[in-house]
Amino acid sequence: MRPDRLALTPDIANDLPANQGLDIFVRKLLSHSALAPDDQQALRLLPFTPRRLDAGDYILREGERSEVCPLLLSGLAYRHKFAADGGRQIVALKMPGDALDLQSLFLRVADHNLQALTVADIAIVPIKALEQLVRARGTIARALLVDILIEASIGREWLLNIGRRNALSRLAHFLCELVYRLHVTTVEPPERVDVPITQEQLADLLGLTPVHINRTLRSLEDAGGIIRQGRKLVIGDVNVLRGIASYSDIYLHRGQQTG
Amino acid sequence: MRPDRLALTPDIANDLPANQGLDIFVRKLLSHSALAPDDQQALRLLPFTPRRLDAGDYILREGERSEVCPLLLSGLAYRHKFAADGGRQIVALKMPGDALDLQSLFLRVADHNLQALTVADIAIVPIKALEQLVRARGTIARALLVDILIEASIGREWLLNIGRRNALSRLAHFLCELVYRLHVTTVEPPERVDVPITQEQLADLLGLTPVHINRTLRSLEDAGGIIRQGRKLVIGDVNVLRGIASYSDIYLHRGQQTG
DNA sequence: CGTGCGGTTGATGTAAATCAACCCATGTGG
DNA sequence: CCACATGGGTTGATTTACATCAACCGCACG
Repeated sequence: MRPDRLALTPDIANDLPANQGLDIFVRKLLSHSALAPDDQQALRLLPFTPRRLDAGDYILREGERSEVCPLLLSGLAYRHKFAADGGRQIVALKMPGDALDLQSLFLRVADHNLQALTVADIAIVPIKALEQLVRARGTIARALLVDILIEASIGREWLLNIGRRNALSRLAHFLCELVYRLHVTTVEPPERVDVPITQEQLADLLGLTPVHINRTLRSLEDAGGIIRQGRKLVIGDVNVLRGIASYSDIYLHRGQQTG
Repeated sequence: MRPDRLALTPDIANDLPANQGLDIFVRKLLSHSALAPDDQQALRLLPFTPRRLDAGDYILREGERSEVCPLLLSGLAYRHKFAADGGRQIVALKMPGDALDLQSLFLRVADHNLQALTVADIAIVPIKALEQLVRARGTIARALLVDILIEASIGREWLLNIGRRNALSRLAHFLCELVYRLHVTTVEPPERVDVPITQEQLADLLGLTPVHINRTLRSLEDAGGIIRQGRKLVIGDVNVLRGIASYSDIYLHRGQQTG
């Protein structure tokens, strides 16, 4: 029995990545925005409630209204929508350090579902505290806006990916994005990133069917882009993937600063 | 020979919709945000340079950096990206009243191309003036942010549309969205909206081929959803389209106000 | 009066979906 | 500790939606 709705009741005694607290969130923002040390510190000092989610736990449901602002500290989460025939499309994948729901601050109801993909740790930040910080510090407001804009840019790239690339390069493109985005907050070697995503989820992510994902994964493995052992899926050679997808990461807007 | 880059040089003597000036922009914002009369007035008094664009004129190119903020007063414009194999995907369609490029204020380079789809009138607002207004009036800042968030929401719906719906309902869904979005700023009867988009553009919009669009249009016509006379394409019966697409417009976030 | 763009049509090809088993690892309860 | 249920994953046969190729048409326009 787990909460259908996030509340601010604290989970006492979580020896989670809550140790490093919101540091990963700050690192994520730094990947695209410059923040003065005191801005960083202010962010790190935000009050929050840590919470551990199981894979599949809902964080927010379409049509609902959210009262809190969850940040993803570890694990993966995703946004998805359903078509009338039951078909599902994953419309965004969130990684450690990502803010999960900045939009509910400004829109009345959610237009999509938000769900944990793996076991995940989130930090639930009270809206008040965040609003206060944003009002007080323009640089932080700007960094959060840039975050929103970059998520939109990623969405556009996904449209191109799903609308115009075949299964093989589509999959390769997604895996490249995964590596590049994870690289921001993770110190892992660029290779040996493992992909804790089922084939069905990959299908819903890329607008394909699980069976076709299965066969396409085999092709990618034959090409040397990935390695599979049992159910584990690991990035083999990013360069191979980059080649297949003609991948370029400009749409991730790393190290911005309009200035 | 037309400008490859927008500048602030005024086009004198344009008896454009520049008469009503930025009113349509205000109306668009009012469709999702409440604005006090003085906020509205402040927006209407923004300085701007009107400019008429021909169909196909570029407003911004991928990789470029924009110095101005264009608003669409009449006509249609769209964002698009190219895949490595030359395939093109239209990732957003902008309608009268829409701000065309709020993101360049905060991101260094454009991640997509922005082009006029039809003859179009735009108002080029100096960034300074807009920034000043945003700083002075929180409600306006909020309204613009909501605008950005809604565009992102539309993008997610497009992902669902392209990823999970077949050609017929995909096309119907798009046409529904067109009608609903135009209804905001246009007083036209909900029916008899005409769609000044070529079949090739529809194909790039929906991730299909022109020939398949052609055949799918015929099906839609047979179903009574649209009417075609020569090259004209007109909405016939929105309810038919709604049925085919199982259309719901919640993702457009009309009449928000978190409150 | 040609020229070209957008649209239309038919024949054919193919990437991906669908259907239907079956496999295997893991976990669970008797 | 075995029996069984379950959730991925794998595989092959078949179908289908959409792409591709290649004409041709007709209006608009310079």
